[in-house]
Amino acid sequence: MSISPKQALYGEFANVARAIGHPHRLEILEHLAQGERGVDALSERIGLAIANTSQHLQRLRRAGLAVSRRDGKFIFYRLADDTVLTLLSSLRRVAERNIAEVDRIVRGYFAGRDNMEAVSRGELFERMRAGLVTVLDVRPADEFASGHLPGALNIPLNELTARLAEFDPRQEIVAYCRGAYCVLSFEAVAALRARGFKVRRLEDGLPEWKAAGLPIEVNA
Amino acid sequence: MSISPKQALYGEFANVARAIGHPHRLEILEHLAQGERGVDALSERIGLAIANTSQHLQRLRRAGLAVSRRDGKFIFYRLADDTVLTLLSSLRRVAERNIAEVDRIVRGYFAGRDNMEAVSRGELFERMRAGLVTVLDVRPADEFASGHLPGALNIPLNELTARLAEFDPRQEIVAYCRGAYCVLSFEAVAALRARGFKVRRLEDGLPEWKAAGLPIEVNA
DNA sequence: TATACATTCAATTGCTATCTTGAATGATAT
DNA sequence: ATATCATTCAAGATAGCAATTGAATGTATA
Repeated sequence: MSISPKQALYGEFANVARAIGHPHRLEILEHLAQGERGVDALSERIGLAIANTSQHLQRLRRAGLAVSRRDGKFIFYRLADDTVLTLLSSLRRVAERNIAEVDRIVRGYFAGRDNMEAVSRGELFERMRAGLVTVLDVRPADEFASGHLPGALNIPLNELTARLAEFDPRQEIVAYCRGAYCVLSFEAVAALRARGFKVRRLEDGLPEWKAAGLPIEVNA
Repeated sequence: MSISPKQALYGEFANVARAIGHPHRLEILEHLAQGERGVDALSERIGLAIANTSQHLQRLRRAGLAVSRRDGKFIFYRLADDTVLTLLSSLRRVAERNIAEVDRIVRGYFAGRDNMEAVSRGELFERMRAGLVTVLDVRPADEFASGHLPGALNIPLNELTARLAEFDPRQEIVAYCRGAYCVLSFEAVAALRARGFKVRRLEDGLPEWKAAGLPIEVNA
């Protein structure tokens, strides 16, 4: 006697849920949301052993969250489609609204979040068109090269204090990086604020911008 | 040395994901999406031991997906808020689009799905207002009583063949139950089709109808 | 106060996931 | 062909999860 269709379906759904139910895999997904990535690049950036990274990636693939492509010796992974991004943002929203611990972490580590009011995508887009803001991308150069907001200035976080001269001090800066909880943009805002710049954070990151159908610039 | 805020946050997110990463908990959530339910009622309807059900419910509560309320001897659980429903539907959509197995199950068990083209909420609402359809709720009577589509006729699946006389044979029937994969409505459609009725399924169930802001009737 | 009842807790058992290590595959380059 | 490199596979140790059982909690009723 076989299991019911409902049980079989819920088994599959649960499988997908467990695939996103691991901190490392969530971090991998955040990187994949930026664009295609190789196993080696992911493992290095996240700080996992290569075999371990490979296993996580395969699990994501089996769960239908990622797909892979071979190019010579390298294997590149990317998100299966945009529904994955939607799923991740739903997950984030549920956790933000219903888990006190999340709020505590955000308030504790990203001190004074009230002062860090984020800019929405729509508002930023308008202000960009009007030439009112400097858009700052604080991700590493290679991630910037594979896609970024039009006209954005790329200064990776570790070079920030050495390159302050590149900013027009009269213009507001909007910083962004990989996503809503990418630490880089929080730290960039704090560092620039401390030096007197008027700066805010984009509410989320490049993947959401892209998913919203807003324009992207590659390799400029 | 403490863990990074990003790791802490992803740990919390992963926790929420694992909470929906179990078939029984998904089924519990489907029931909770209908409205508030007691532990005993849930355990009986799903077919789990009471202690086991209680533990699953507590896990859902710790993950911020459900909240509980005491009323005398009884403890009632319900979904924490509407974002939980959104999360579940994102999960479903990802699985539907990216996992071949899901498609196989749906096609295999709910044979001839092509003939079972579903009606959207919007279309059904229009046809209801115009008086063109009989809306059939095939859930058990108690679930019907705690909320259902306006003017719906409640015939639980096991009584269906005995109560065919209640249908106007000239009017189209639209059947619904708990959600997109609630087996009851699939079987109702099949049974009624076999008897010559013109009948379709609502694309999803009561929770989605409610979440879309469409009107609900209680205890009519 | 004593009893009944709904739910939760605690402890046990078996299972599944994770990470590590070292070997195996599959492709390119010498 | 052989060597080299990126990735995957396989096996083993550890830890966390899930279901079961029986006891404990807390509330209502007699």
